[in-house]
Amino acid sequence: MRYHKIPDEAIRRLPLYLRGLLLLSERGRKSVSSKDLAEFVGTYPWQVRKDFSYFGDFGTRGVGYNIEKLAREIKRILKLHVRQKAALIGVGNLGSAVLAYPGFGIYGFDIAVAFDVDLKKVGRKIKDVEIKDISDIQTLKKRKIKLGIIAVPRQAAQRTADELVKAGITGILNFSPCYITVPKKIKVITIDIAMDFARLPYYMPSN
Amino acid sequence: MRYHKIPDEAIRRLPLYLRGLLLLSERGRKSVSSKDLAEFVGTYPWQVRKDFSYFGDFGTRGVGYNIEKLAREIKRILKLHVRQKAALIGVGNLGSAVLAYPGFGIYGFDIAVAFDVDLKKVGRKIKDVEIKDISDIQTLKKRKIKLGIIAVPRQAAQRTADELVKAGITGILNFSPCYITVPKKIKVITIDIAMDFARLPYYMPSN
DNA sequence: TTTAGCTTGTGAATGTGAACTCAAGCACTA
DNA sequence: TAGTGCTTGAGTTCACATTCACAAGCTAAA
Repeated sequence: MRYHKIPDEAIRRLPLYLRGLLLLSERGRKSVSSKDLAEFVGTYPWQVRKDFSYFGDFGTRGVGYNIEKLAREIKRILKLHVRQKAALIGVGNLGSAVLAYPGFGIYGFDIAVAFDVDLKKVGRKIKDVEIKDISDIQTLKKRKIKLGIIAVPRQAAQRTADELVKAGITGILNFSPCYITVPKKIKVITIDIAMDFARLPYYMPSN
Repeated sequence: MRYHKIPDEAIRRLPLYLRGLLLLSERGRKSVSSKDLAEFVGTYPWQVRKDFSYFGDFGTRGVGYNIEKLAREIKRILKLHVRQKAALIGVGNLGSAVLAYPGFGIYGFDIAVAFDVDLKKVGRKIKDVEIKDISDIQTLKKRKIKLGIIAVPRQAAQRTADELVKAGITGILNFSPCYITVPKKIKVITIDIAMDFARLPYYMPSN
C-alpha cells in the first residue's frame, strides 16, 4: 500500500467510476484515458488519476486504462468481486422499486430475500425474490446474509434496524427518512430521496 | 450576511436539520439545544452551531433554539418557504415510489404533474397527480414549473434532460444511473439508489 | 442584585481533500 | 535508434471543512 490513508471521498467515487466503466464496456470500448472517463462521469482527470493512484498503478502511460482490468480492480477494492447477498425489509412502493432496480445487480448484489409485515404480500414473488413474513427475519443469521436494505415507514425504521443487527447484519442501506442508531461496528448509509432535492432551490436563480 | 462564503457542506446539511426539527416538532417539542439536535440527526453540537452561525443568530444562549422559528429560517434560506412546484418524468417503479413518498411534501414540494411515454398510464392519476403524455412536456414552460424529477430508464435520461431544459426547468433531480450534461446554469443532483450501497462492503468486516 | 449553571456564537487551529504541475514512461514513426 | 506526442503517477500547493476552546449572554433562584 503506497499511501497510508485513503480518503473516504475516493471510496465514495469508486462506484461512480465502476458504473462508468461498465457502461463504456457495454458500448464496446476497451480502454479509456483519465480525461475521457472523467468527462463521462462528471469529474476531472486529475481526480480520477489521484483516486486510482491510492490503490496501485492501473494505467499505462501514453495509453490510458484497460477498462476490463480497471473494473475488476475496483470491484476487488470494494469487495464486490464476490457476489454479495442482501435482504430487503419492506416491500412497499420504495421497496418494490428497489427490487426492480437493475443497479443493484450490476454492482454484484443479489437481493436474496425480502420481508414484509403485510400478510397479503407474504408468499408472493417479485422479480424472483420471495417475500417472507417479517417474523422470519432472524433466518438471515443462518443464511449468512450480511447486508440489509430498510424500506419501511419511518416509525418502524429503528425497530427494523435493531432486528437486523440482532440477525447478524453488518451493513445497512436505510431508505427511511430518519437517523438510526446502531452499534459502532455496523455501517449505515441513509438515503432520503427527497432530502437532496431540498437543496436544489437554493442553487437556482430566483426568477 | 456575516460570513463572506457559505460552505456547500453546510447547505447540504440544512435539509437534514430541517427534517429533524419537523420530527421533533411533531413530537411536541418546542425548543432544542445544539447538543440534542446533533444527537437526533447524527452529527455534533459544534457542527450544528457553526452551520447555523453562517446565516444568523437563531438561538438563545443558555436556552437553545426555538424549533418552529429555526425551521422557518431554514426553509427561508433554502427557498422552501414558498411551495415549490415540480414535475416528474417517468412513472415506472421508481417514479411511482417518488409520487407516494411523503418526504417531498414535508420539504414543501408539490409534484404538480407527471409524464410518461406509456399510453396505458397516460390519463390515470396517482395520489392526485395526473399522468400526461410525454409530448406535453413543453407545457411546463407555461405553467412556470422550474423543477424536474427524472425517473426514466437510463437510455432516455439525457434526452429527457434536454427536453426539460428546453421547457425552462432550472433544477433537476436525476434518478437515472448516469451522468447527464446540461447548461452550466442548470443545477443537477443525481441519485443512484444502488451506488451508495456499493461502498458498504468496503467498510464491513470481511468475515 | 448576585451567583450558578447552561448554551450559544465565533475566531483560531487543525485536518482533509482538490487542484496543479511536471517528471517518467509508453507507442508510434521515420 | 532517436524523436514526437500523449498519458499516467505522485509530490506540492492551495482551498475548504471540521474541530476546538472560550467569551458572551441567557435563565432561574436566592
